[in-house]
Order: sequence, then C-alpha cells, then structure tokens
Amino acid sequence: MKKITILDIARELNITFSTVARALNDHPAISTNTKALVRETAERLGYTRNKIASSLRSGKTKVIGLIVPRLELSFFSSVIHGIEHVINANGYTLLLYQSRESIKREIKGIETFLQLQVDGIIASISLETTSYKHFTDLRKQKVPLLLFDRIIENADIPYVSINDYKGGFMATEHLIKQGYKDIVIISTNHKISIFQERLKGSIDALKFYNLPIREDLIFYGNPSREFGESCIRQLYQNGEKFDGIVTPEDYTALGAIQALKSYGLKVPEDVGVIGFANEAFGDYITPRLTTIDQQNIAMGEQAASLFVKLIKSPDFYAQPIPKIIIDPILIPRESSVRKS
Amino acid sequence: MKKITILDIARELNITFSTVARALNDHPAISTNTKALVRETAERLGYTRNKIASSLRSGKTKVIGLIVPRLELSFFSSVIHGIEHVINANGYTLLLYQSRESIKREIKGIETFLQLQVDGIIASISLETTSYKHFTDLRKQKVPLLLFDRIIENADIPYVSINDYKGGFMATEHLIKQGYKDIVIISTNHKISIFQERLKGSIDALKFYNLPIREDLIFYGNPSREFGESCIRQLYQNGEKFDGIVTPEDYTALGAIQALKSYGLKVPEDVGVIGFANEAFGDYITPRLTTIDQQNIAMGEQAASLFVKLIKSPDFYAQPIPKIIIDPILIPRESSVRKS
DNA sequence: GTGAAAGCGCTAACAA
DNA sequence: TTGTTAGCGCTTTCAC
Repeated sequence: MKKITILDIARELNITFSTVARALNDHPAISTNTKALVRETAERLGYTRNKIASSLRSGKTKVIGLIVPRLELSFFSSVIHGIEHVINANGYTLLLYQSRESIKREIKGIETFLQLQVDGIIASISLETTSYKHFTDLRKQKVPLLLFDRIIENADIPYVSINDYKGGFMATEHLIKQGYKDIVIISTNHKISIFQERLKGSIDALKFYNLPIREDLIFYGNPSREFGESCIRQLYQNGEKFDGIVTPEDYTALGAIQALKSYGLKVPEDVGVIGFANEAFGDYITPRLTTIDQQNIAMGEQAASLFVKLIKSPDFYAQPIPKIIIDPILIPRESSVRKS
Repeated sequence: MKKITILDIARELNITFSTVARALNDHPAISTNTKALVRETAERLGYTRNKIASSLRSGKTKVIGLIVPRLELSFFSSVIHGIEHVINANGYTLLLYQSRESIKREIKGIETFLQLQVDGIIASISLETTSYKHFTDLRKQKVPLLLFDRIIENADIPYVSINDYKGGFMATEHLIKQGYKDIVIISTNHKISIFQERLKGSIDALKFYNLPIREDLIFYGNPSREFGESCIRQLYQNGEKFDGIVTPEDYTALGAIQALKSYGLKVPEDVGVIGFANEAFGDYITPRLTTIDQQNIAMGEQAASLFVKLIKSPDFYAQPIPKIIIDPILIPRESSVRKS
C-alpha cells in the first residue's frame, strides 16, 4: 500500500497538486467546490499529510520539546497534563525527554530537540544543573525556551514558577502558628534557586516570629525519603530538642514522618511536619501530610499559554522577559495540626 | 544567526556538500583526514544536523510515538522509564501522547503520530477503548505497533504484558492462605482484557480452594479510590460478612482501606486487602499495601527491546506475532498479613 | 480561482 | 576517494 500524496489526489481530480495543497490548507482563494472535492478525495484515498515535508519547507514543525527531571514525581506529571492540554489545543505536539536529574542527559535532550527542529523547548532543570550554558545558548540561537518551576533567575529566559520564598515562609509560619517552637529546617545542598528561596523564606519566618536561627537544626542534603529519615536519626541520636520539621519537598517529609514514628514520636502531637509540592501520596499517608501546593495544572497551563503567546510574537526574547510567579497555597492536613 | 547547513561546511572547505554529508555519516569511502576536517569545521561553525530534511529523504524519522492513558499512574511513568532507556540507546526519541482514558484522544494521537511520520507506535489502550479499528488499521498500513500492559488479544499485534490471570489468582490465593475466608472481589465494568483476566484468576483461586463464588460479593465499577470506598460502604450497609478484599488496582484498594478504617475495621486484623500494580504510594500508606508487582521497568525495557528488534526485521508483522508475558510478583506487605 | 516552478536540507545512486 | 544529480512531499511566490 503506497503512501498517498497530494499528487495522487491531484491526478485523481485532474487539477494541479498546488491547488490540492491550497485546498487542504483552506486557502481563501480556492473555491468551496474544489475544496470539498479535494477533501472528499483525500478521505477516500486515505491521505495523511506528511508533516515532515511541510516542516522542511515551512521551517516549522509544530512540535515542542519538553525536558523534565523525572515523571515519577506527580508534580511533573500534573504540570505536563496542563502543558499538553494547552499545547495540543494550539496545534502543537509534545516531544518528551527526561533528564533524570543529570545535566549530561539534559544537554543530550536539547541537542536531540534541536536536530529535530522543534519549534521551542519547555524545561525544568535537573538538580545537578549548575552551569547554564546549554540553556543560554538556546537564547543566542533564538530558539524559544521557557522554564518552569526549577528555573534560572537573571538569565533573560522567560519562566513560570511559584513564589518559593513565600512558600517557605508560609510553611514555617504555619508550624509556628500551630505552636511548634523548636523548628528543624531540612534543606538541600543543591544550588538551584527554588530550594534556596524556600530556605530563605523559612529562616525569615523564624526571624519574623522572633525564634532563634539555630544552625544545628538546619540540614543540607539530597532531598529524598532517605535523607528525611537520616535527619531525624541524627536529631534523635544527638538528643536534640525539636518539635517541628520543615522540609524542602514531600518525600523528605515522608521519610521524616516514618523515622519519627519508628522512634515512637507522634505526628502531629509530638512533632509537626510540613512538606512541599503536594505530591499525590501526601493525601494518602497517615497522618495525611500538610504541604504547599504549587497549582501544578495551572502552572502547566500558564507555562504553555505564555509559551504559545511568545512564540507568536516576532521576537520570543523581546524585552522585558515575562516571568509569571504563581502563589503557593498552604494545604493544612493532619501532620501539622494538633487537635486541641 | 543563520542556520548552518552542510553547504556552508562544504564552501568553507572547498569540497562538495555530498562529501560533507558522507563524512558526517561516517561513510567508509571518505578519508579519515576529510572526516576530521569536516567534523572540526562543523563543530566550529556550530552545525546542527537537520533531521527533518534527512527524515524526508530517508523516510525514517527515528521517532517513536508513545500513547499512554495517563502519566499520573506511577506504573506508566516507570514503564516509560524503561522504554525511554532502551529507545534512546538505539537512537530513537519518544513522542508522548496521553489518551487520558479517552478513545477519541487515542485516535487523535495516532493520527498526529502518522502525520509526523513516526517510525512506529507503542501504546497501552485507554479504559474506554472497546473498538480497535484505529489499532488494526495501523497493521494494515504496515505501521509498526506494539502494545503493553493494556493490550488487545488475538489482534495479531505484538505485545508485552504480565500474566494477569496468574496475578489475579496469586492475589486471591494469598488472601486465602492468610486465612481470609469471605473474600470480596472488586472488579471493573471495563472490557479490557487485563481486568477480565484478573477477575478470572480470582474466581479460579476461590474455586481451587473450594470457597464459594458469591455473586453478591463481586463488584463491578470504575477502578478508583471512590469506587473502593463505595464498595465497602455498600457491604457495610448491607451487613455483609466479609474479611478479605481483592481489588483490580491499588487506588481501589486505597479507597477500600480508607473506608474500612472509617468504619473502625482494622486492616489486616479484621479485613485483609490486596491491590494490583504496585503503585508507589502503596509502600507509604498505613498499613502498607500488599499488591502485585508488574515489573514495570523490565516491562518497559522488554517492550522497547522487542519493538526495536521487530522494526529492524523486514516485516514487523511477520508471523508468528511475538508476545511476551511477564510473571507477576506478589509483594506481601502489611495490609494482608496478620501478625499471629 | 488555478497553474507553474522553485526550493527547504538532506540521502543515495551513479559517475568519474 | 570525491563530485554530480535527482528527488523526498510539501509551501509559497509569481503568473495568468
């Protein structure tokens, strides 16, 4: 079964292939009659437009490359939900690449996307990423790039993210208002801005409420269940007095809760715990995890909408570079709310 | 900054563009010297191969379309992990489309993929899918198609899945062996084979162990947390006697456990619960959820490997159509194991 | 309202 | 070992 092209349709109707092409593209100068005829014949012959050919000619692929660290985080899968929705509605398709938190793979993904002539790239950087050349180069090459969540500040690249500083502040303030006083801050040793901002927010909340900033109650590591557990273990072994835990993301909070339970400490009665990111599992565990929601689907939709809007403008990188900052939302659940 | 093509490299070196093309493709007939020169110049000028042009010419895009119902299920994101790994190692890229359990979107995805001239499609069908024309048509058009997990039987389409019958049997047998006697089977009203097989397995396990098959203890609905809850509610309201719950997937099990807890029933002491699919959250909840693991990453890798192997053969659909059936693995956790 | 013709950047058969 | 040439299927400009 040979593939049908516009030439086959043209032959069938005794017209030229350029008329067919125009008819299929709904060109205004083609008569309604011809259009109908062409469409009917296309349908009958089982024609499928070859987008590769049209992309080569037009220089547009209508494909957008998406780089995410990993799909296993429900945060990213929900953002993708939002992105895909808007992107598809605008006639684009998503090409997916997972960096798996590796800068090497991140670079590889960009390279692949460029070869495939994507119309642009949407990305959230890997935890490992500290050099940004592969992203700033895109700007130089005038390849549309938009970052979300894990963004790069001051790089003249448009982005959509939440106010992580505020998120960190809110989380910590929430624990304070619930009456927790000796608050442990678990942070990370990754340089990416979101975690730095959350930490700043937490520290400022302590200051704001006149609580001491104790360096021995601040932990830096690789955000994960294991790290959450290990922090609690250390606190316990050192006999530290503490009653609140602020974490950089939900998995760390999960590990912390599990470790606390294993030491016979009750959450939230003895220790209050708050996560960050509103991963789906937080609603299922016992106690249900208080966390900060990042409006995932909205973030995805806004990122995609902004991207689509910018890509239509003559210069994607025209100043001023738009940045959308979404408000974080506190989701109070059991892990931090003492029944009085 | 104009895009660099092989012509620019050729001009720079005073050779023809076809020599450049050959050098870049490591053609054996080109001297090592020329190759080095070409590569160096390409690098220096910042050349990026235009895969769209090469695809148009060669008829191969090295892109594989992937259709999954939804990324939010950790099952699918892990399978993708496996698929992406193998696919990338073989020089392919993944184009992603989520059907969101809608047959309409599923058809749309296939259409998009065909227009983009993907080299093949890997898919797991939506819950809604009962007519398979859009898939069997692919076979007619000789477009490589491989299904995984949610497959179509007897359609002469290669697939990779687990032995769902065995999984259903194992799950039910496990409860029986743990001493549960009045076993509720929650199944679905979806026609897709995996759920039908799991149900058959469950029923056969009851038969095998001489337990009665009670139609009033079998539920059919849309697998979800809500459905799990509603089943328990009905059982409770009808005053049914039961002590074991077999579910079609983990979210239904989660809902069941939450409902049981709300009625003051203890899991696993009063009622044993087993899920299916080994979703990530099962390990985090209280009690930890016993489930059936589908070897997600391995399934992805095997699916991708088989696909890559078949696509290299002269006829993707050569008989006999290969089918890989992976063994399910029982993951006993707290929700079904009575401490004696 | 439709036709003619050029060309996007590359691959590959055929020459030399 | 390298050059010449013809397209892949479409978009698009210029004619008429």
